[in-house]
This record gives sequence, structure tokens and C-alpha cells, in this order.
Amino acid sequence: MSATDWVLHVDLDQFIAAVEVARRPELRGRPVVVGGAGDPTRRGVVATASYEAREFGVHSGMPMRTAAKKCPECVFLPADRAAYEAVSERVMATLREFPVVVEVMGWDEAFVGARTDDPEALAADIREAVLGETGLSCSVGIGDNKLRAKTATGFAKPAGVHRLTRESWAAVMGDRPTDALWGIGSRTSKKLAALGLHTVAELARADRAVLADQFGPKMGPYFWLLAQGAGDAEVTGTPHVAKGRSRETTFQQDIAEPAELAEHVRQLARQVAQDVADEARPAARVGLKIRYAPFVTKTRSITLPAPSSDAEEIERAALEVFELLELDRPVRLLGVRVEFVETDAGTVADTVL
DNA sequence: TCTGGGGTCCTAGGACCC
DNA sequence: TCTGGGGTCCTAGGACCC
Repeated sequence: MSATDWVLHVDLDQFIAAVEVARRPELRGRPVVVGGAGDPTRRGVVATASYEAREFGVHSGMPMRTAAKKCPECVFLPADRAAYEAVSERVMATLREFPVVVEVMGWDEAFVGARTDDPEALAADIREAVLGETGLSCSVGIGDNKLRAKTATGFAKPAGVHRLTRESWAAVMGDRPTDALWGIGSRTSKKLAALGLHTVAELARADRAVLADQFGPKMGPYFWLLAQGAGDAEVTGTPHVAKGRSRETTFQQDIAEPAELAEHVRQLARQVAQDVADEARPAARVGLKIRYAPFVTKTRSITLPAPSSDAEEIERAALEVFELLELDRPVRLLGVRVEFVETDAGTVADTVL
């Protein structure tokens, strides 16, 4: 029998907290919360909570202040991006030592495409190699496409391996709520419930025309496919090409003063301009994001007369967009974003040579 | 639960053109 | 002129994910 193509989804267990514990062994076994400035009295949310902290009801996305109320004895640490990036690089390098294709999905996860008769053995080898090289534990989902591999990881955690395929999908996922699907969140789940579609099995049996009518020509049929467990099985090692770059800041105190806000726009624009320079690709559009005190968020953007990498022009454009914003309420966040000139994958590959 | 920062993709309306 | 149909670009916003 010939070997089969498999998709493995490798996901580090409580990655950020694990990195912090690895360099501070005295924290092992303690509830650790990493996020923002590491100060629960300041604005910020939890990036990762260790399993011990999760016992107290702390989870990622939760305001640090709330986490401190739920778990006063938790250890709060600031997020250290550079450290996580460095460890992530080592994890990905470890994966690339296998005869597989690695598609990086974030600091702490990657799809691995492999041709093998024994994906469980490969998963075990990967877990062992990552642990040996970095001291970190990971879980591995095995599937016949990306969706099923990614979903399988949820059943593998922590520190395990789980296989989910066309054969087992309906039995495992059928009775679960629609937001258990990767790509369906709380909003879509509510809209589906209003149509009488509560479970994955119900969505899988739904009328695609009705879904297209409710959610649009692409999203409707896409949700239906998700419920079947169907999806892309191609893992690509081609490096990711960013569509844009952005920088944003939530202020510790809301700001109402326009001159002060304009100064923040300048600073953010200069940071983004530096990112553009590093990327060596001109910006085509410049946009601003503003979040007012009651958490209402607006965006405004313009297309540059011609694509540009010039820092002064990007700053000028950001200030031009800033003039379009209403400053009638205190502001809690400002962000500047640029979008690069569109480059189709073929062109990028050609440009390298 | 007074809610970060950095992304991606899709939708929809209006402008404008043929 | 009461009026089609299609295509593309621009812009704002929604939803989701890590």
C-alpha cells in the first residue's frame, strides 16, 4: 500500500506562558498570566494564561484587570514579543528538519504536509523533537485537510495527538454548536441560530441557496462546506507576503485634545513608514483607525496619488485622513495602516529571481 | 468583562466608464 | 431621454483568527 498525504496541525501548549516559565523555572506550577504591560491596573488584555491560571477562570482576551480580580495570586508578566518570536523560530526550524512542508500560521502553530503511512508516529516524533529542542510541549492534530487537522488539535490538547478525517467528522462534530467550526464565531453562530441552525449537523443539511442569500455568495456556501468538514488540503511552504502593515495604540487615559492626537498620528505614521521601508515595497493606501471612549470604532482611508515608500508622504497622508475624523468625543485608540501595492504570488516569485 | 495589537477576507454601495 | 447591463475602482465596515 502506498503512503498517503496527511495534514498535521502542530500547536504549542499555552505557548507564551510556557516560554516565560521556561526562563523562570520558579514559576512552574504557578498560575501565570501574560499580557499588555504586565500590570493589571493598566489597560490591556490577557495574551495567554497558564493552565493553572485557567483554573481560576482566566482566559486570553480577558481584561488584565478582570484577571487580577479572578486570581489575585496569579503572577502577571508583560508580553515580550522578541522572546516569543525567537522561540517560535526555533520551533519552526525544528519542524523543517523533517521531510515535510511547513506552513507557519502564527507564533505557536503551523500546518505540516507529509506523505506517510503512519501519521501518529510522525506526530509523536515531532512532539519529541520540539520538546527536545525547545523544552516546550505541543499538541498535534491529524487530518485529511487543514480544517480537520486544525479541529483535531482541539481534541489533542494538552500534550496529545488526535486524528479527525472524513470518516469520523460527522460523528465527532455533528452535535456540536456551529461556533465550534474554525471560521464561525459568535456573530455568525447567532445568525445561524436565528435560521434554526444550531448544530454542525443542522448546518451541514441546510439549503445552500438560503445560506448564500443570508451570508453572501461566498460566505454562505463556505459555511456549508465547513459543516461538512471540507476544505483546503494543500500545505504550502511559500513564505507569506503581507498585504499591509499597521500600528495602533490604546491610550492609558482617553485623549480629547486634537493637537495631542495629531502628534500620536505622526508617531504611528513614522513607525509604519519604517515598516514600509523594511518591507521594500511601496504603500498604495494609507488608513486611520479611531476608537472613541464608548468603544465605537471608525476607519477612514485614502489611496495615494501614486504608490510611495516616502516617510514624509505617508505621514502627510495619515494627517490628511486624520482631518476627516470627527473629534467630538474622547479617543481611546488611534491606529495607522498602510496597504501595499497588490502583487500576485507569481510576480513576487519572479521578482526574487 | 470597560474590552490589546496585528492581521485576513468578504460585502456592499457609489462613482465612473463603455 | 425616465433609461440596460456589465465591469472596475474606491471606500467603510463586518467578522474572524492568532
